[in-house]
Amino acid sequence: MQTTLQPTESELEILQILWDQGPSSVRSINNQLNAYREVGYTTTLKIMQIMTEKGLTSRDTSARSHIYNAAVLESNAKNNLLNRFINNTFKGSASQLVMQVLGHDSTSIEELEKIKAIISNYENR
Amino acid sequence: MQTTLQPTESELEILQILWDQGPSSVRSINNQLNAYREVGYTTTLKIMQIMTEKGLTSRDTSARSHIYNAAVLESNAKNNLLNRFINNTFKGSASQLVMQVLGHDSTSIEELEKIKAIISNYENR
DNA sequence: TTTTTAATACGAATGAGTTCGTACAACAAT
DNA sequence: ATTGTTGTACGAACTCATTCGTATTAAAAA
Repeated sequence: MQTTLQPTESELEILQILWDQGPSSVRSINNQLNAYREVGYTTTLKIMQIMTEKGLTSRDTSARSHIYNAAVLESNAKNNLLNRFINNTFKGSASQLVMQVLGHDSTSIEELEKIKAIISNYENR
Repeated sequence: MQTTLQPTESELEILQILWDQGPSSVRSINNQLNAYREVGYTTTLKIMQIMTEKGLTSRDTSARSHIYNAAVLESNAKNNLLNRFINNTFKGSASQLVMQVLGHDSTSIEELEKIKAIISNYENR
């Protein structure tokens, strides 16, 4: 399980579904993607084949309809993406990122409450 | 000043230098980029020309060596990038992002201290 | 058995971003 | 005045991600 593998945007979309729902067929993934954006079946298939080549997913080919599963941990993949984002956008400073989140117009009151809860819980360890 | 303009990675690198240092020539930007990665002069020039077309930068062409400046606010640009990142990677949940930051291996103790300070300061408003 | 449906495999087109070579213009140095 | 240096403009190549058309195969339905 390579920790440096960086899924692309489309790949991440698919991984998220696999993380949430477990092993799935291409058909199932494609249906869920189409719930909020149009994408052709063979497009989804192709991306999932590439992901398997890269080691982002694994698959069971014993049945005619192949069943795919995530081959990377959600927390690992997201840590990698987060790391890159902090480096690119906030010069590597996580605190600057948090500051931006708190000053963020589109961060809702509910989200801010949750963040406060997370922090106070974090402090009391 | 379009708020939806999303700079690419290379563009953001250049914007960061402009935000930090103010109006600069291509030569100056290119030198600074080359301090940590190799990139040809005409490559930097080209990207800055594209950025000007897009409205990310403006330039003063009165002298032979053109002087470029950022045409978007740092906070605006970063808010947009942050927004997209939260949507792509954390299903739109800022609190999930913060949780990931706190659980992040490579987040240093110093950064965590800063974050705590930011939060307690934020709460006492 | 023949036809229709549904799946995989694969190649190729497209588009965005990046990179750089080359042409050309302005200025400086000799 | 000629040569070298430094700048801009621009086109083209290259990479990576995405998209989809087409061929082929397997299963199901008629």
